[in-house]
Amino acid sequence: MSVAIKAVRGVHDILPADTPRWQRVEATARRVFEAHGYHEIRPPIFERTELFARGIGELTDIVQKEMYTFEDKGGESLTLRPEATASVLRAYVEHGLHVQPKPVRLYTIGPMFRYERPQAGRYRQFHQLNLEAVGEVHPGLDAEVIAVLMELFQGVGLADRLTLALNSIGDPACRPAYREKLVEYLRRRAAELCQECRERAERNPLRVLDCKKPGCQPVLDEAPSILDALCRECAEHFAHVRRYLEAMALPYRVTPRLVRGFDYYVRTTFELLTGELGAQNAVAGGGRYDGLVQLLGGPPDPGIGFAVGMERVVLLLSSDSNKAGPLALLIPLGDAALLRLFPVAQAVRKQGAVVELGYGVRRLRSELDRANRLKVPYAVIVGESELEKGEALIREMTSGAQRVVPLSRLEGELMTLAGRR
RNA sequence: GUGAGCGUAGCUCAAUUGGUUAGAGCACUGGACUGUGGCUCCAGGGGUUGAGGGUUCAAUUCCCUUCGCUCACCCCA
Repeated sequence: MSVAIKAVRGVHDILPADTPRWQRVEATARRVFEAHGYHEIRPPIFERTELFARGIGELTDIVQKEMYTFEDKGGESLTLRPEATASVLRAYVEHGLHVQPKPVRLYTIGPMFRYERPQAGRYRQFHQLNLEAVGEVHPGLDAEVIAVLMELFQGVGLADRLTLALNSIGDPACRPAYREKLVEYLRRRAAELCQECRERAERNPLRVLDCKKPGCQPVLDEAPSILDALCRECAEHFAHVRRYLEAMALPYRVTPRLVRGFDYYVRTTFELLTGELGAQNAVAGGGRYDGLVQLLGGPPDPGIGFAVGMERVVLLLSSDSNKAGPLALLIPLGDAALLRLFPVAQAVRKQGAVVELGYGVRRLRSELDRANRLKVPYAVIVGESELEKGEALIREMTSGAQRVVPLSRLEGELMTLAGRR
């Protein structure tokens, strides 16, 4: 025997025991998204490396060390997408979707790839639901997008186990000034910060704010808040978003220290948080990205969107989903009976009933045993004597009651039973 | 990339200070029971003990390397 090949590190098979949960989440997402006027788009899962470098930001961790980048045979540098927004917006620009009435509402579902050490709720290939609304600056759109997100989680029954964290991180008009103020503050209290925060204070000061080390907390608690430093436009935008959310009775928690990992975010940012997933507490995250479309070579269209981590959602969902098994096991005894039952099985399957067909080689006892373990409600027995008389036995498994039906009417009988289920 | 813990059958786990042929339950297949299931009993298939090397008369057990898993850091969905 040769050595078995195993799956690559950080990726995983989604087995039949789990796929019902995945399907439930996907179906709910499609229903909710479509109900709000969003349409599916399916971009490729790899792109020119430059798209992500430009879109996500050269200096982000994702671009610097987490991308699956390779050269194709033509010598071009390609990258498996680490996130979907850049691809969706690239397609938006490339195919002129911006000529449609704004906002343009899009969503996509699929795998993402990041080269990270796997951990609870974190994988190298993982799956996201992505929703994007492009071409509108009005804060009503921010509220709409967040409302769609919340409705999705109400739909899968997780809304009350999650909290919505909301923040505004300003825009190019006000963030630089805040950044200066923050750096100044962090320098002043550098002695009280951990080594890493001290280094980051120079490189990427905003990220210092979400350091989880207890030692840093007091310093960060007293740090100047971005919300006090917003320019008038950003402050008004944020106030409106909050008012709309309140009008829809959507609870949220203002979290001035919420910072996100992509450079492109401006103004509104948000995350859906859980305490049930260890260190991976974000189930979904998103924000506004005015300026990104232009950065990617398109028109100056603003936009906002979010990503939902499917693995994390599925982990929160109980595995109670009991899939419906087959309606019946058809048991032929001998090849002649199998020849007679094959077309019947195909006919009812074509009409949507799920039946399993034996091959006529096992004993009746074993087949009934199998029917029992398959948990089918009915078994259909056709042996030599039935075949001679043109009959079939329909056995009701829980009671053991059997009745005789003509073989010619078996298909109809099965469909009646299927309808009753 | 850093750190810690763990790798024995498809699954959950045993195996004495290092000691003979690595076991059990569940699951799977068959039989007891010529064509009537759930219970019971019996049997069978399935393991390079993650891989490679070392110490030893002898390694699942001790040591090294490596791979993988898990958790945390980091980062994020």
